[in-house]
Amino acid sequence: MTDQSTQPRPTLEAVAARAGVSRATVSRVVNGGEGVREPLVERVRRAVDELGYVPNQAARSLVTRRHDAVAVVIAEPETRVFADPFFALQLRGISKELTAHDSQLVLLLTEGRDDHARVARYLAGGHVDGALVFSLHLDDPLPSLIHGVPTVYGGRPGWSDGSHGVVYVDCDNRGGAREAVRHLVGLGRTRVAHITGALDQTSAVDRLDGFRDVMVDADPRLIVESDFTPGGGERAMRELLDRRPDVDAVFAANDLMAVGAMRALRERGRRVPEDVAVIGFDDMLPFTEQADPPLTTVRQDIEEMGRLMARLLLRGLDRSGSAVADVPSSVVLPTTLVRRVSA
Amino acid sequence: MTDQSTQPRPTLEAVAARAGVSRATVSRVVNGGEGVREPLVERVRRAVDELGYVPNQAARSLVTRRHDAVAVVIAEPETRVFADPFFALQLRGISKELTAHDSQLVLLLTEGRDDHARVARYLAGGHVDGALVFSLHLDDPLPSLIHGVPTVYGGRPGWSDGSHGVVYVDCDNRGGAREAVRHLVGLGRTRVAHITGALDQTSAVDRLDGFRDVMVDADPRLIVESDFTPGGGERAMRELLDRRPDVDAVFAANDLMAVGAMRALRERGRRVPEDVAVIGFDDMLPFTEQADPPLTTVRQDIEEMGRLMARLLLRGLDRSGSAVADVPSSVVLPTTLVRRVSA
DNA sequence: CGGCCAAAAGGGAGCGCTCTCAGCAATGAA
DNA sequence: TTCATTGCTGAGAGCGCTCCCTTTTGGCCG
Repeated sequence: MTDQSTQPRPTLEAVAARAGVSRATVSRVVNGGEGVREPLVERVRRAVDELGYVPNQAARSLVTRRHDAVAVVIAEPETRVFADPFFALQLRGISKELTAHDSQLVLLLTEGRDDHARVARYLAGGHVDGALVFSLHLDDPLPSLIHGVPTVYGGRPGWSDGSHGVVYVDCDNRGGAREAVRHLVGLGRTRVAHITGALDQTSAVDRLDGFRDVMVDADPRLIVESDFTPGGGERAMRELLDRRPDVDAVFAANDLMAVGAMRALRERGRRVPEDVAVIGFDDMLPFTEQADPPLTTVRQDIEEMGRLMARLLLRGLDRSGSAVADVPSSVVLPTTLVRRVSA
Repeated sequence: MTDQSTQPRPTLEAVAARAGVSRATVSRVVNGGEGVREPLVERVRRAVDELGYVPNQAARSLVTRRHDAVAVVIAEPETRVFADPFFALQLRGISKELTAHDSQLVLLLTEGRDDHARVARYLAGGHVDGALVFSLHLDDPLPSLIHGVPTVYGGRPGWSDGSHGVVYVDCDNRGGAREAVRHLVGLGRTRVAHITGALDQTSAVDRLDGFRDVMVDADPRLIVESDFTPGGGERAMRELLDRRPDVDAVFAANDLMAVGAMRALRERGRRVPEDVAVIGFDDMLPFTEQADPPLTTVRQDIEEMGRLMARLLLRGLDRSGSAVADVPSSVVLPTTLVRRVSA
């Protein structure tokens, strides 16, 4: 275990002694140096460097009641998180933003229901300044367990009835879906199908709604419920081909399913996009670009969503801001259609 | 921002008052209840529940100098982390193990060199009990910056000269590679090529060594250096086909490259496995299973590696254990060949 | 050159907890 | 009955820091 050496780390006191000033002055310098005269600032800085002083966060938190830490809760039953770079990208955005604000990222992964209580207890314990919560399913009990902690959700929670003080960041799932389907229609396709995501998530529901907005009286057989996985997309496509062999376009609720659908199409001897146009959602690079054929899809800026979530949370946390300005509200990011080969 | 309500949380003091005992007794009960008589334990427990008491971790850390938190450092230049479920799986294993030990996971993602100093400072700051560090490249400056924090590395660090007190968890890259290549040879293939990973990582070097162990005097043109990405694998395969059109088998240093290679092969009209057998490494589900054709590969249990890293670190941290037994040492996990269709 | 005032520096309390040690009751031995 | 012993429980001292409040300093005006 590389290095256990624990020579006692220097305290504020030690720095103060070395610089020949009081603890309070060192504290002021360490926290920005406001209202301390230049020569002293200089002396203190030198002492800090020489001693390699690093503030003890525990002691600081004890009195300030801030932690400079934010919890990221990923409540996802099993697999998806790991087949899907989605969260990794969000994490990256979050991490960048938190780093810029000197906050730490405490990652809470849950496995099954029991874990929810654990997470709730942790959040309630006031160990973090706020929470970013992901991937709630409609019936997820977690939100009701979260109290007393400022929270921003990733994706519109199912129970968010309009506003009600819930803050979330989402992309324009419905609008993006509409654009995708309109694109297919614009291509001259008339038998446009939809492979839905798991309908216990609002993103899947919203994308389905977007599909219906355009295909107002679509044959119900052209809509197949699936689950956001490649395998699910493949199965759904087969079923679609059985139900309506004349299908000439498919909008899949995410890229993974679109890729699965293309596999099923190839298997059945249909060409993409000549026989059946396929369009996905997310623009999950590099999979979309390297799919065969490269996938036309609806892009959402996932990393930006993560960054925004963190920014919103931190803004809400920032007590110094003017009272009115810093009540954050939800944000819905735009999507863009990325045309490649598949549609 | 869902819920800002901050009624002051109850302290030990409050619980003590309610239970009619001293602070010390409550503390004892909260920390396991050793040496406290049953009726008192009961009374304290009730008071804790009634008040919804949760210990203040900051106050506790201040005196115990433990944090019940471990940093996970992922130092990866840009893309790979996000195209590759590798880290997600490791994180999951780590998370499980830490949760079981009531430790928190503080995630530190670095972006470029400047970040290293930040991470080093954070670790040196003694905010966590230990660190799990990933994905070091041979020339990575991070290890030299880490001092005073027990650390376990994910994957053998390049500079770990035998032992030297460095603890890491890795899989048997060399042995796995040997097995893969032997399998190809056993299939009767004689022009076996290798697409390497990024050779600034020990995993890539070890896999190359394993290849050479078996193909002792391979034509150097049958070895192409690449970078672990699908695009890299594709380019490498094309080059291989140009250099040695008679190549009849390829061992790619990971699955992503194997998939890229298969794409290049298809593009050039070679059938897999009939004309060219392909084998990967990692067994990155579901990509390997759903590749076309399903990919034969060398499996390593990534989640288990994560779990093991955490376990090793925690064991080293555990002061209560007997002095001798708990000096952890590195672990190399076995790999297994998974036969599917591509070889 | 003294006095006044604002700004800068210091003193000290206390955040909530753990842990050592003292106190004290109950028990058994002398 | 008395005294040592054991085993709980309580009192109190800090852990390292921030922040309020007091004291000191230094600039400037009269």
